[in-house]
Amino acid sequence: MTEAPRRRSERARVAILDATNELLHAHGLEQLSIEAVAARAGVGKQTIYRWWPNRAVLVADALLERDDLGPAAPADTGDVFADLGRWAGHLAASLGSPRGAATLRMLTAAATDDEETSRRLHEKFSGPLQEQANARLAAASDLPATAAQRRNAVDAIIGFMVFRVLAHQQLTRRGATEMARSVLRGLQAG
Amino acid sequence: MTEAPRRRSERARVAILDATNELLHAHGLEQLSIEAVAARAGVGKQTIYRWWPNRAVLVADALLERDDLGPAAPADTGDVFADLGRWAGHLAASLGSPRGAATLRMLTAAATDDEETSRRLHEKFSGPLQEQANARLAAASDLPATAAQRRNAVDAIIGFMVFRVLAHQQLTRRGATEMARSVLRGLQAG
Amino acid sequence: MTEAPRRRSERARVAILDATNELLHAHGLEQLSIEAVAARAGVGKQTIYRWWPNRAVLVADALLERDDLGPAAPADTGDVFADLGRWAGHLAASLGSPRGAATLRMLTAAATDDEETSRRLHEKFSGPLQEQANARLAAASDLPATAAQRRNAVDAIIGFMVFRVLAHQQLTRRGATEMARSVLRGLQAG
Amino acid sequence: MTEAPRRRSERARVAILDATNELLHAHGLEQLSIEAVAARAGVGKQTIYRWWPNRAVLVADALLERDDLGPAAPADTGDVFADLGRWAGHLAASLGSPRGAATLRMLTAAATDDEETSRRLHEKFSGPLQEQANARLAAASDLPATAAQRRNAVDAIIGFMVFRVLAHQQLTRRGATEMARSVLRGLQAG
DNA sequence: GGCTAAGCGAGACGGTACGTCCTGTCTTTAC
DNA sequence: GTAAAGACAGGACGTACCGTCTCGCTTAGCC
Repeated sequence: MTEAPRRRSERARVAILDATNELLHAHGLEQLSIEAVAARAGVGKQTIYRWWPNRAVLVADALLERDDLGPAAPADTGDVFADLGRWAGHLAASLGSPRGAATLRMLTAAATDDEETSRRLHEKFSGPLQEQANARLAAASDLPATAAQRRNAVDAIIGFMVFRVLAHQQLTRRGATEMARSVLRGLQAG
Repeated sequence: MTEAPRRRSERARVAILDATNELLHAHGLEQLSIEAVAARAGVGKQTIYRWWPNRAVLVADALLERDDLGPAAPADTGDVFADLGRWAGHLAASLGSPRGAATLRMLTAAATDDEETSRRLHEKFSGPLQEQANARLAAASDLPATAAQRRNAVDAIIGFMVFRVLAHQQLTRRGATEMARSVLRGLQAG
Repeated sequence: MTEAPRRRSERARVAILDATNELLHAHGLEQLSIEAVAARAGVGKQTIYRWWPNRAVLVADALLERDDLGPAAPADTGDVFADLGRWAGHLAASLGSPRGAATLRMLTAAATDDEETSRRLHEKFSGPLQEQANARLAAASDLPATAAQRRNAVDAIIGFMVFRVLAHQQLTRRGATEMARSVLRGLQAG
Repeated sequence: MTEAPRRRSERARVAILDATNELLHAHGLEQLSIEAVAARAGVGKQTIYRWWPNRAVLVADALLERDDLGPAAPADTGDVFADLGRWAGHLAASLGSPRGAATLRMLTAAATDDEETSRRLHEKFSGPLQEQANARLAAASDLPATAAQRRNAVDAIIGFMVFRVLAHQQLTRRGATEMARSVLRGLQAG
């Protein structure tokens, strides 16, 4: 089968994403111009526009390329409180770091004006988080909650951290762990 | 209270904020230009620059001017579960409406790149919400939690809603009410 | 005989020159892009760049390919006034037609910035005209002018027509004929 | 109702025309970019686009601003041969100089693609030349030619020089003078 | 009759310039 | 005496082409 020969340059792709990441963390989202990315990447502007439809998508691609934002899936030691508590702690450590917080804020802003970016952000970041936590929760036989209740609990845990970061408020590993356990206790008590 | 500028034209001020709100909801944050605001408000650009330092602050001012985003403070009927459940439901109704969601998203984006706007957003929006819920919680003698635990619970409730809105996911009055009650149960069980 | 390029595609060569001519007369010299020529000719850009060094040369080639710009050499009936008058009339008819005028203007513009094109234009267009007229003039025993005087007369006749065309002014067969005869009378009277 | 205040900056206007002239004579018409003009003039691009609709008009404006291309009107000493011969000599000296020739070639090219520029070029350059010569000719009682014949003669004289310049051929003051006298003799002999 | 290298179509690449839009400042005019 | 109108220097936008560079495919021309 003759696939249409697209021959995209991998060198250019990587240089563009790297340059975007660097400029983003150096000067912020608002200051990021396509021209500056092209110049730093040693690439023509058209090469960027050929493969990314707009700034928001490029930003999301660049930030999500480095997939260190989310933690690994929670373990299943049999103790769902411990497992999700630890998982929340890891997530808080990641999102609470200066770089993680900056990344989250920029992703949020980039998603505001572009539906496609929003979808992508959810698919690559918040979606997996929800699924990870949800799966662990569903596997806990001692927490007989409905699917809707589990989703609520997961979103409260994640939302707590996202809100703290967006509001420039303190987010510690310990705080997140305690928060998660407390929410699970609420689920158990329901 | 700072002294009001002596000769500032109230007519111009209102026209500018109105025009900003209209354009914001018509075309989105990214498309908003000072020139368009000036044109629609029938005002010189300089008049905008004279009173607002940048676009983000103007946007925050315009969106927060209409203070229907947050609900009234929770009542104190003696039943903290009912009171905060109802309060969360009101908040969800506000944030979950198309206009409320759009406002929240634009405020979040505007706050990303501007420290001053971020501060202002917290002072006028998230701060009061936190204080309202916290105060009601502190008054509940049957929920003997620490201050940190109360703050966590409040932020989980608010964060849940903010996250749902930013992720373009469903946020219902009923879901928020249930969520709030569940979090409080967790607090109680702690 | 110069060595012909061994495997040059005649099909492509003709398609390119045809496409160039069509685009030139449809949209003008300024609008002509190599990419458009390649697209219309159904040819890769490289095929154009392989055989023509730049746009000006391609334009000259395409316009001069159709060698209907200049008339046949003047006859020699013994009456130099009649012969060159008729010749000038033919030339005026050719240059004065909408297509001929457009061609002359575009050739002139193309030659402005490129020395090679200018040389080529003279070699293929103005040079032969000068030679034709000069030869007929030199053969006229009743016009005993110097070579320099003959060249001046010829250039006045040709220049008259070129100037009229470039200045978007009327150029008729009859006017050109009369003009030529008048110039020759001046030569005779000298 | 407020009258539209236009307040064009003379400083910018002059800087732009100067920069255009310098770049034109330094690098040629084809190489002239609006960006380079703006940069050299210390002006924003928009300031150029605000007042000139396209490159051709700007070029014509800049080149014609310096009105040293054409000579003064021919004197009337009573001897039309001497007067127009001298006038043609002056014109040849002007057009035959390297700078004059370059100017004429660039003006011609600029006028090719833009009707407005062509009109303007005629109005400021070739038109006045035609009128000057025509007026002197009409005043010569010993040359009883028709208006059409006079126009033909004038255009032959001017066309001769324009053609020589565009064809990169020699144009001397003496040659032009002789040519003009010869054409006038033809008129006289008609 | 098969091999092989040039020419070919296609189109991505690093770039330059386009013409437009907007920024934030400054000046002029009118109420 | 403030504010509208809007020109200004500047910078980024997203587009159009430039001329160069592969990529496979086709085809001519010599073994």
